[in-house]
Amino acid sequence: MSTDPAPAPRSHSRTRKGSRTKQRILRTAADLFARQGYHATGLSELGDAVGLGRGALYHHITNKEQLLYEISIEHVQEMVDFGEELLSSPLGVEERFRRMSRKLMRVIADNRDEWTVYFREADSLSGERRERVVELRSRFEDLWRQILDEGETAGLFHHGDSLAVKAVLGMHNYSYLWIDPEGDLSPEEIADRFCDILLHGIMTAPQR
Amino acid sequence: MSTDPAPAPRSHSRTRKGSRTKQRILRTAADLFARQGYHATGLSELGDAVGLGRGALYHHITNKEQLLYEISIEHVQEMVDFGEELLSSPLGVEERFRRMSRKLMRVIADNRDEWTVYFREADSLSGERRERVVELRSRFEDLWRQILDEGETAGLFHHGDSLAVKAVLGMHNYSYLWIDPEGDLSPEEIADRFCDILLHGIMTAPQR
DNA sequence: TCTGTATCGGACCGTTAGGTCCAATAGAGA
DNA sequence: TCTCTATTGGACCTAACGGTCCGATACAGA
Repeated sequence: MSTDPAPAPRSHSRTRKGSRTKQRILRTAADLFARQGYHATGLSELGDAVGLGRGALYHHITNKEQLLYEISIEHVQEMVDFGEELLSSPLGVEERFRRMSRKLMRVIADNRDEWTVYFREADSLSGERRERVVELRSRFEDLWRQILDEGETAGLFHHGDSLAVKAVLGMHNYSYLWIDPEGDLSPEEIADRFCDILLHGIMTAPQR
Repeated sequence: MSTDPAPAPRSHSRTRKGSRTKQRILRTAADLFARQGYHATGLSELGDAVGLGRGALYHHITNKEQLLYEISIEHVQEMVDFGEELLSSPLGVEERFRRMSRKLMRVIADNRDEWTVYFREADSLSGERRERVVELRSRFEDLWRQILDEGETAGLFHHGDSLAVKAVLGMHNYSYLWIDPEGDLSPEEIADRFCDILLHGIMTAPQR
């Protein structure tokens, strides 16, 4: 839905959208934007990094802001798609909660640059592009809210309100700053421990 | 420690550092940087907003990056100072934990612009200024780590490790994006509910 | 009233930004 | 070999940037 769905054995020609060059540009831009910031990265610099002159670069992209937009939404869209499918499944509340968490940590860990750009720079977008990102963000938040709601309705959770959603989101989202794909724990293991904390707390002797 | 300690009944002259004008510049810059981003905000724009020409502006500030630096560290420094004092107090672990949380939510709620700038733009700093911010950030993280460590040593917490620290930090830090000083809940009430979640979890029937 | 300092506005400087244009090239199909 | 299209590099455009300079002004102390 979001971008080129992927396979479609492309011919040697690069006329179709989603060419190798375009992908290289997107990845390189994500890297530069994440490391230096969107505004601090020039298009000449991007061209150099990708091995293209400015004219050639513009043959593949429409403009700088569109680049930011595409980088920003890609994996949030992926999460929203995942979440909507998850919510239409017959799984129980806790299982939904845990699967959402695992998926999110995995996608963040695998695409740190893109998430960094999304979290830090997406507000630089304007007009319709900005609106779309904002809408996607709130759809994603709503998915979590629905899960927590379900849990509260089922008498399984207390704290099924907005504040709990913010807690969950904060805990997960912040991970783009520290998660290490090569670390001791896999993203899924980290998610499991986060879910343990969120569901049961860190105290050994709950007094309620 | 960080900036002008405050009172010192200043004369009508503005020769002393920390003048009203300088403060106005800092607040206005925080607002603009938070709304538009550091790189996207020009010094002419800042001058206009504060009612000063560019020459006059530079009579009060040293340069743009120093402005970003001062905005970024102010309240993190405040938190570190608070935390160090807290840790030298005779309070119990849970009370330390809760007081730290309350203070953090309060300081974030009262200075949203500055925290936004700190979280989103501090990486634009370079050289020594960047190092100082990074150091401050890790000192703050260490404060939380010490509290959780204590709790684990005392047998009060499980999850007393780095991952728990990240969970706590993420939950709190993310609030700069949504906290509303005029909202129904005070920052302290929000902190209390966050602590409840972190300590006891959101599940009604903990099965452990 | 005179003097010296703090404060100010804005012209100015060199640099770089995003974006356009176009002539040159490469390479596949006929 | 010729042709046509996709791709390329880089000169070029206008606008804006951070920062400096300096003459004008405001004003306190004497």
